[in-house]
Amino acid sequence: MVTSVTNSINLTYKQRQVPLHLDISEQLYQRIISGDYLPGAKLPSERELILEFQVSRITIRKAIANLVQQGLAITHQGKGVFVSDRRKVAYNLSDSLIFLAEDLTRQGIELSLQNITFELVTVSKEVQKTLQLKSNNPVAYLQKKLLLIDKVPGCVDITYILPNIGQKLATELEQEMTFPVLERNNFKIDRVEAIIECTNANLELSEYLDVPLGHPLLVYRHTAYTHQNLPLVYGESISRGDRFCYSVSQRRF
Amino acid sequence: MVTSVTNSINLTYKQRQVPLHLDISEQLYQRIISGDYLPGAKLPSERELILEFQVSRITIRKAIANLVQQGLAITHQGKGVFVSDRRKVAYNLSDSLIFLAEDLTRQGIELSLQNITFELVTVSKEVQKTLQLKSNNPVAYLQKKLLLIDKVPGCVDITYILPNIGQKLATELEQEMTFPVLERNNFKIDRVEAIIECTNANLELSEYLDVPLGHPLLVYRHTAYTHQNLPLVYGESISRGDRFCYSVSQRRF
DNA sequence: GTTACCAACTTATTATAACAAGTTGTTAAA
DNA sequence: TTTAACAACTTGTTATAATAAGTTGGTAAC
Repeated sequence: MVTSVTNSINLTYKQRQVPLHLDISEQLYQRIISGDYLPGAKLPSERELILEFQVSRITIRKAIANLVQQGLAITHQGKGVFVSDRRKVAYNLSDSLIFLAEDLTRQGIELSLQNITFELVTVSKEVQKTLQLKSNNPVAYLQKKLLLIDKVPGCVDITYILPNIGQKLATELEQEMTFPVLERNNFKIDRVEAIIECTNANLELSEYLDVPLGHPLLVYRHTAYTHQNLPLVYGESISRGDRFCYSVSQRRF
Repeated sequence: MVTSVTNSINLTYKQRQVPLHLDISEQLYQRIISGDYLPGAKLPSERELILEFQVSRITIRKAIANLVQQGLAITHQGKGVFVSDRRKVAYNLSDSLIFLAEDLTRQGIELSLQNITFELVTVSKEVQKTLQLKSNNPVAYLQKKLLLIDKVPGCVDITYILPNIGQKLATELEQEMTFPVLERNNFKIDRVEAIIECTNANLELSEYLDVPLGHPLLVYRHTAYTHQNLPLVYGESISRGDRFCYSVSQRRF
């Protein structure tokens, strides 16, 4: 099933059946996977790879692009191409999200928060339905915040909060995570329904998270309900897919 | 924060501050998001875009690559570039995975299974520890199967099964999903611990799933335990990130 | 010693050009 | 009528070339 990829630089595309750039990126892939090039190490420069493989610059650049797309390398203009670190931090969904920050601190991870926006907005039909807002006046507080993990942007959080709650807790919400603030102010959450999915960074997200356009992202889209089954908040946590993952536990299977 | 991207084709890179390809891909992005180009619709050909934007082919191709990386378009050699369908199918983790197939059928989705390999193998240190296998004889059944959703490859499942179970249930396991087979044969599962993460397709996965190299994938890496807290199976379900998502529910928050 | 500048590296952008290869409809031969 | 070949489209591969822009270390001026 897997196309055989071997060193066949001195054949034509026709004879090879595999593009040169793929042939080369697979060779570099093996060097990375085998540990020949370790995480953080610098790959040979374009100029050096051109000499090694005897191909044009455009081919080498396509080969490098293949590695970047597989999440194995990152490029830095003026510096070089580096093997990426493939370790990830886990968000634990088995416990309450109230203790997410403490959970990460316990793992030796420094979490800080940067408020981007906090304002009353007219929401989309989608959000209005989810938060069960009056359709003649569909407003809610929209908060966008940036989560810095060890001082590096790692997650953009977009949260819609019921108007009365948002107004009352504005000061606290702008400085802390949503769930601990709600808990402390006696807005008890009974249930969280969520979707976990993949996306790719558009221009806005790529700038907030300081990643290239199209970088893989992990989205946690959730709605939190009270014991009376009323929605309190709806939001999306959009994390760098190369740095984070979710841990879930299913009991009484 | 967001770099302003406007029509500025007739300026130099220096004056523009934004690459031409990004300027163009953002204009096409807006046409897609606004619904001007609907899912499934064909984008103008490279030739037409070259005429419209008055730039070289390499720039148009980079602009299209930007859209593809954002998951908004797919290319077909000989046919054209098409707006992708962004709807997703949800795997429900709130219920038992025993009923996953039935759950999907209820949503009108046809699920079929194609066995790739089923064999006794010596496992890695990682798997040996997870399945608590004897370190002097770390063997288990390794099954790779392809899940077809509406006849299209959507998920590669890699499962390691305890030797005694794998041998006894070989025939059934090769034709059905793992969890229903275990349940029916009285290997009761009490608990599943899992990690959900993002990856990008390497060459092997891209060929199984018929997606381009680096395509975003969603990984569900799980270990299933009995009531006696003994591991039964360990596996990874690797799905197309553009087609699938996970639904989770957290109670007694 | 400190600063400013510059040379030499790095990757990024963009153009032109030629050929390969997949798709589709038309046209000509059987 | 069916089939085969081809023309005209599509995207994919690869080379060469020039300029832009980020990084780093050395060198000369202060």
